[in-house]
Amino acid sequence: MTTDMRVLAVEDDPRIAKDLHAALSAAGFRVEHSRDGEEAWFLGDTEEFDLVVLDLGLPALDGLAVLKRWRANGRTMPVLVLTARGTWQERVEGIEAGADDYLPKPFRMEELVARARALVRRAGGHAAALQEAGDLSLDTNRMGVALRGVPVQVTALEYRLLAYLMQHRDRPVPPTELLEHLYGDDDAREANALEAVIARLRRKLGPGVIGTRRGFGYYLEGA
Amino acid sequence: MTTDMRVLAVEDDPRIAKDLHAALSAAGFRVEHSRDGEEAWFLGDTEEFDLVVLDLGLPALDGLAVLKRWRANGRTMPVLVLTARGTWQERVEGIEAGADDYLPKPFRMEELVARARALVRRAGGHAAALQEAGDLSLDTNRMGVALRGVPVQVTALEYRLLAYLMQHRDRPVPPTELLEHLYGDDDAREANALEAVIARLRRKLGPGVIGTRRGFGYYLEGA
DNA sequence: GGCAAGCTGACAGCAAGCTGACAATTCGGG
DNA sequence: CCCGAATTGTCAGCTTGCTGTCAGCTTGCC
Repeated sequence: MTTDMRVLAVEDDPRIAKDLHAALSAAGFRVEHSRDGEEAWFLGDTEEFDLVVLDLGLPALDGLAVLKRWRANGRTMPVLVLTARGTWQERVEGIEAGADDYLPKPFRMEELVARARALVRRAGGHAAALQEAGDLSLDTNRMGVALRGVPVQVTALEYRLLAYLMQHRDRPVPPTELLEHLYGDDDAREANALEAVIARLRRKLGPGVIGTRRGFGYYLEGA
Repeated sequence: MTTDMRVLAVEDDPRIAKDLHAALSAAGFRVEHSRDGEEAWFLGDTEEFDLVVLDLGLPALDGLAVLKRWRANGRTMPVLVLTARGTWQERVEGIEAGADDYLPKPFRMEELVARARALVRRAGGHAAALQEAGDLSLDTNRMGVALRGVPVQVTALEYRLLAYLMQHRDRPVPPTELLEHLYGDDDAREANALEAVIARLRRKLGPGVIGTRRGFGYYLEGA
């Protein structure tokens, strides 16, 4: 069974947390989220993560303390520390507590993702960023698609469609939204173009992968 | 720290250079110093270092350009980038150019040393000089290319292209990305220039070495 | 039954990519 | 500093295969 890249995002500000989740899952990570230090410590200590994104200002238990306790227990997963406090002492402290990288707020999500990827690449060897739903798996690094482990060849457009559905696998995606994502909304296309792509994909993937909910949109089955 | 770690410090401001030297050698590093980009590039390309501390604002050849040229040539030593320019684009750019860590000026020497140590610890040993993918092998030290052990003569540009593909052999590399790394994006080239280089390389290497995934990019086969 | 949403196979247009030739540029040697 | 050779960018024409459109069909829903 193939493994996802699991990342633990520890962040109490709901707005930032939401952005984190969006950016990281778009990058192919499976995101677990925790909003307080105690819970975060427990999760990080008992489960396996490929990366932790850790905010320092936390309720219940300070981020630095969490990190130190992990390291004291021999946990070695890469940790990317976020902090609003920008003093150099803090940074040194963070690094000496065992942080692998450091990002001062405010930051751009693009930068966070770039660093997260770099950390994971350095740490875990070249593990693939796999996203799964039912029998289908997407390798967002290789841009590859597989069905029950068997590679399936798809075109660039088809891939983008699958990736988008995967990213929003918790809900049916309306055709209008897909059209806008695949083509710019400036570029006017017959609505049928999308259906054609779906049809071709279904021919390649067989039944039971892409589902339709009439009036709502498309979704990946088994997610 | 009794180990004999060689670090290359690239910095043109004499005052900072002096501080760097003091702090790093106090921390147990053997420090080589270079004050201009050309020289730095040459040193980093021909000698073995365990770490490079690289300032971005340099005379003769910009720091980012130096870094890109190293990476394009397959040099993989850890690089810690220093910069006065603090915009997030710059940081992303730096990381994508292959930097392993980033430190905005002004900074404290304590912090630099902490990060330097962390980088070296993470990197562990020296990077391999020979990289392989399928029948193809690159000798990153003498910039040589061989196919099934038989040397093949390639030009500098062709070599940089191969080295880049080799460095990212786990995914198809889109033409836009290759163009940007081979030439600066400032220098506008016809998109066709890349295809010409690919064609010439394929003529030299034969089929089954450089593959194309239409809409995704180029890749090295058998990797 | 009727309507709207969605499906499908066929097909033509088109864009991505390839190639060979040639011109511009670079580079090393005298 | 100049010349010849190697390298590299540009162009035109070509191949390939992706993808939008169309016409006609099925399915679900009122």
